Amino acid sequence: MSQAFRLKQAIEDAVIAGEFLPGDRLDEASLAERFGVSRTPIREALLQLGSEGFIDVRPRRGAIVSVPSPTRLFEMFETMAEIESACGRLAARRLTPENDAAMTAAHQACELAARAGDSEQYYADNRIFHEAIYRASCNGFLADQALALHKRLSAYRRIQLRARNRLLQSLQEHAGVLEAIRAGDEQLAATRLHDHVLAQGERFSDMVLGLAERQRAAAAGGRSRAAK
Amino acid sequence: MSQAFRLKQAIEDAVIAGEFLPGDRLDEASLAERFGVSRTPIREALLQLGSEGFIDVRPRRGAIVSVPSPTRLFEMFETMAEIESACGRLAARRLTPENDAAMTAAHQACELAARAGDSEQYYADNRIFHEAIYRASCNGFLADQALALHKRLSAYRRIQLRARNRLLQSLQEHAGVLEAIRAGDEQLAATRLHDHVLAQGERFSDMVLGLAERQRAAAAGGRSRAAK
DNA sequence: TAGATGTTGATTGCATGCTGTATCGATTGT
DNA sequence: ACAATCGATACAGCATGCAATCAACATCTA
Repeated sequence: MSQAFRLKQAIEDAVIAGEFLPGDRLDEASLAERFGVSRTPIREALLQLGSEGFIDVRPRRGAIVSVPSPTRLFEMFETMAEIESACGRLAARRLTPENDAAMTAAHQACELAARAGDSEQYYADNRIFHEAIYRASCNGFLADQALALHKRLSAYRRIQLRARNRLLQSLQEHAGVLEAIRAGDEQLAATRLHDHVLAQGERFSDMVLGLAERQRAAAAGGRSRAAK
Repeated sequence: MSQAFRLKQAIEDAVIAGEFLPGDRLDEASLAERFGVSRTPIREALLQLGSEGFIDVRPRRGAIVSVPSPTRLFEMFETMAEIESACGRLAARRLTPENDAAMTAAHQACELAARAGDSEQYYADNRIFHEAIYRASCNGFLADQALALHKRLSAYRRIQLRARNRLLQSLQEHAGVLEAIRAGDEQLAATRLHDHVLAQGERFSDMVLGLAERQRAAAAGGRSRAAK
């Protein structure tokens, strides 16, 4: 496989894993040194990630992990809610035993993580659960689109799942969604998924302003670190 | 603005304009010569278009304008239907006088083109009408996603609008959508847009097999042209 | 004659070097 | 003392060159 493709995955994974935070600078030279390749494949990887919205490539000014405005972030969550709700509706209509099994297994994994209060584990299993719903729509393209957006929002979802009671509430919402899909109730599945996702977005509206505040503080205090 | 960005737009426009058809090879050297630049910015443009799904970049085998399988194509239309329907629902909920005016103007332009039987003009005005609906959702991110997918499907929409009575039927469906949005009827707007888009997809199911047939024939007969 | 294998040609993938621009700091003038 | 302008440095953008790989064609064998 080509270097650029591997690097794209590696950088994307690093962003999803929280190694690079929104606002962090991604300069070509340091990444090239870190991965032991020249600047060219790094550039190609960065440009692709830019097209997918993970990072902002500002002409002549380098790439940074994208920092959507609060408004934009809410729009992204609202869009996620619409897409997930479409997945849920189709899943309810077309559920197969295999997809049912996959969703159930993922839900049980979430339950274990939630009871243990392990938010990192829940974060991972939550993604598997949602991906199972996407696949259950029996529309591979829609599932790909949903997963891409899910990844883009993962940095923000992670922060938000830190609150412990949110874990249990999220789990309960998952159960409701699963129940509706199993019952073949398209409308209910769509509504519950919509609310489940949008709840995150709304819970976020509060948090975002605080985060933006911290970002600005970090930017002011972190100049020396970046300059070093 | 950077060369790569301009080239990306230029190549994308050429694909949308039908200058490059699905399956056509896009080799770096000829594009570099055509645009008078080196291969590097061409490569960067192609990789970005690949990330956006316009073209397939097969490792070590060059890029071609993507040729989705009939199944994939139907999935794309179904996804488009879901996303447009979400736009319509939000537009009905949030309609402003400015957005109303934009949609109405676009609809009237469509009407002129349809009555004249000018399918190329209708193709252009149709896109403006749909884009007006996306913007009317008052969700910039959702609108961007919708427009990106609309562009990806434009090659197929164009073929299908060639049938003359389809123009008038499409126009009538537009009128119904607009009416529902104006009335603030979210459910009706969503349903009508969903059906409007999916009708294209279904009308396509027939056509796709024939197209695939022609593609194969062209590939067999066109080898010499490609080799020349 | 048909199939398989080796070789050649063409094209992609990556590295490196140079140029132009943006940012940061210093110096000068008000 | 503060602001503005000029210069230096560092980094992105692009071109070019080389190496690796894939595809096509020809040749050889069964």
